[in-house]
Amino acid sequence: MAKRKAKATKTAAKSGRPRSPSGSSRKQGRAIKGEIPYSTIVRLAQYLRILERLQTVGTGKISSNELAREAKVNSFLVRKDLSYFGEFGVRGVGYEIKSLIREVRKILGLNRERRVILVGVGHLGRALLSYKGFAEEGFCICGLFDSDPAKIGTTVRNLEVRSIFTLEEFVESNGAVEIGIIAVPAFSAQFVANTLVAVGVKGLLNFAPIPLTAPPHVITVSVDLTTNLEVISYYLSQR
Amino acid sequence: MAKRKAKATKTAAKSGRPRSPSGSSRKQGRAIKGEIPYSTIVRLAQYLRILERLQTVGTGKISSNELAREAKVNSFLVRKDLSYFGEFGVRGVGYEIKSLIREVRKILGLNRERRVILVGVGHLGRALLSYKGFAEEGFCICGLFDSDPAKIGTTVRNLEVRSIFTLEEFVESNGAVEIGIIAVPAFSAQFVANTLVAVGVKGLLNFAPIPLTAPPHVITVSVDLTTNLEVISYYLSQR
DNA sequence: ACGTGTGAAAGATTTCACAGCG
DNA sequence: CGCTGTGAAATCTTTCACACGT
Repeated sequence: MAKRKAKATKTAAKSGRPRSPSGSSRKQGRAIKGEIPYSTIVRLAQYLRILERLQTVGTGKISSNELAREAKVNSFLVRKDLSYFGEFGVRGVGYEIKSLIREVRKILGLNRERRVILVGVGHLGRALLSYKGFAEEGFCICGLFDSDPAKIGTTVRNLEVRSIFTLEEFVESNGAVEIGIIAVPAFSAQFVANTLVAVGVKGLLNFAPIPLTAPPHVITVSVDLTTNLEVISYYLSQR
Repeated sequence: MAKRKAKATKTAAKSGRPRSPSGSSRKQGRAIKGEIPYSTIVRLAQYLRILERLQTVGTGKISSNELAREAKVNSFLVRKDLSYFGEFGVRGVGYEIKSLIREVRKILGLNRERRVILVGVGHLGRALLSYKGFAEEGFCICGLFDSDPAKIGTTVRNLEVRSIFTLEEFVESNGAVEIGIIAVPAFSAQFVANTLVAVGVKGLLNFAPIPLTAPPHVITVSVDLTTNLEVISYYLSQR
């Protein structure tokens, strides 16, 4: 078949509530009509991680079988996942790791920096702030917000903690923000989500254990830590 | 139809890798042949959270419609999810919140305490340790482990940090542990998983960004934080 | 020969429609 | 009458088999 960038990418998918799976939770989320499955996108991100790890030691090439073994899925699925977006391999040979990394990064929109703000500078928020993986993939946490007067004005990792009520002026003077991470208690999560949406944030990563309501154009992914343990508990008791 | 406890609970499901979705992760995980869907279990845990929140303010009764609205799913799904396990509602009326909570907790195996150990006392590990939700649902973090000599011997939240190499003797003297939380870097996650499995841990909650290999009787749920952001990035670039 | 790419089959989950019962 | 419980249909995802290209 001739080269073709994406086979079916007309109607952008709306929103997801993945489990996490990797637990996250949850996270569920189904593909919208004739769309690329949500789970394909999750796996693509996992393939990318594996490829980046292998890049430093690898031979330069990888087959769908090898990638599948690393990702603990089967090789048909690896090929199917990739084939939604184009033909990246060479028959009889496999995929060139470096170029596959480039392609997957492009698919996932990682070829540019994304400005992120973090709301909720508690234990979890601080842990997320110090998490290396975000910066490595181009996610730049550029603002910290909280509602606790004792925290506002303090500096954490070179970033000033601001009042959530100053969010609008922050965006006006510092430029648009694409993603908001919500690491606040359940009772204030929806308020924070509304505030973020109001200033133009288009993606929410929610760690509060409550399902959020957001307009359909805002992507919402929730990670529910307790839910994941409860799921384990269920399977433990099934024996 | 006559009362019947569980419709299909013969072959216990094996393992899942949910996204979290609730990010986590990821995390996918499909039901095994004729089994109860993994996603049903995740939603059950979410329903439980909602019910517990509503219990304090509610009228005592809830319909599948109301619960569905809170959980952002549709009411058919709520009823189907519950019907896998029994008939808990009253036709024409709805579900009694208190008794539904009791039933769901029983289904999820939350009617007893589960001993949990945490490996990796970095930022994320500490955040998990201080996370309220775990204890509330009966998950008791009873041991901390790390490999950093600077941390071993220190005390965090009344728990001594121990060397991962003393895990076996910890289990021997303190009793069995059912669940292990892995909050270590990717390069040591598989080693930690192996160590945990070797001392009899039956459930793993993995925060390292790498798919783990574990025997089929060990439930593994992964929460991959970066993956969740990358998924958001994908949907952001689809417009 | 070998491994990718993909249409078609199989399998799983969700939605629907309605019977059933308080 | 209203809302649950559920078989059947619709939809979505994964698996498979094999044609194709190098």
